[in-house]
Amino acid sequence: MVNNSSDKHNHQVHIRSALKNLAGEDKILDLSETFKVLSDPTRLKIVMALTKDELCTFDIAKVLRISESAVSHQLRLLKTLRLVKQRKDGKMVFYSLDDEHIEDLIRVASRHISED
Amino acid sequence: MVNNSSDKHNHQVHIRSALKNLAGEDKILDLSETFKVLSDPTRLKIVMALTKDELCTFDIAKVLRISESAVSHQLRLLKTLRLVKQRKDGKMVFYSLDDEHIEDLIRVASRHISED
DNA sequence: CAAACGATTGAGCAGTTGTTCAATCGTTTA
DNA sequence: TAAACGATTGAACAACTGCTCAATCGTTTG
Repeated sequence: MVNNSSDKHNHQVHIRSALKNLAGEDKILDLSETFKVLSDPTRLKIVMALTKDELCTFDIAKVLRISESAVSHQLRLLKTLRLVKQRKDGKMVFYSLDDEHIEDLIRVASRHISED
Repeated sequence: MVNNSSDKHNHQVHIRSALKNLAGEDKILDLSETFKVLSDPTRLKIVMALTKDELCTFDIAKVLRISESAVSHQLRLLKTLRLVKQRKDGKMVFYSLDDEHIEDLIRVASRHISED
């Protein structure tokens, strides 16, 4: 006889219930992608360096003390995901934040790690 | 003669200014680590599945439709980073969220992606 | 125009990540 | 006590990531 008495754990009940808290696959992927952009220290530094003012690729590289090439690669990704936008002026390209929500995320996460 | 006239871009000024917006290396690493935990779809699903109630490893595996082994591996990481805590009952181990800040992060990120 | 400067690109490489698979452990139950 | 069940572990593997390096592009300036 199958054991389905109420004082024992019934897998099916909990599985069905938990499924409701799970967002759709697409939303999950969008969410995780958002977190992933900020999960790399270099990209996080770039974003934080841009919080007050725009900067050109050259200056970002100097601030982070890494190569312009590395910066450029990451900026391309940040641009693709619409975290930053660019403005060209002569031979320089200035980058600035494209989304104020990102600063919110950093603020919430900061609160999180400081209260651990 | 060095060109430092004010209408031209002066790298040094911007570099020094931007450096102030950059948090310390340790804080940057803590922040990015926080984002990294949530950057994997599987881990994000586990966390979301646990928002309402605790679940055992077996049930999480069924909900996510992946192996118990894969779930167990990720749970170990989530436990190490103090996102979940565990409670043992017989042969089962129940996991639940250990930190309400994480739900805040997911909420903020959700708002972000829906307003894109 | 040539050199300097700032930015970008693609290939390649090393390090990391998430999964599977098989073995094992602890607890319960027939 | 043996079988079933749920959970964990470590090795191995494939996929992915972020960087370096070298080449190149566009713009400015001597």
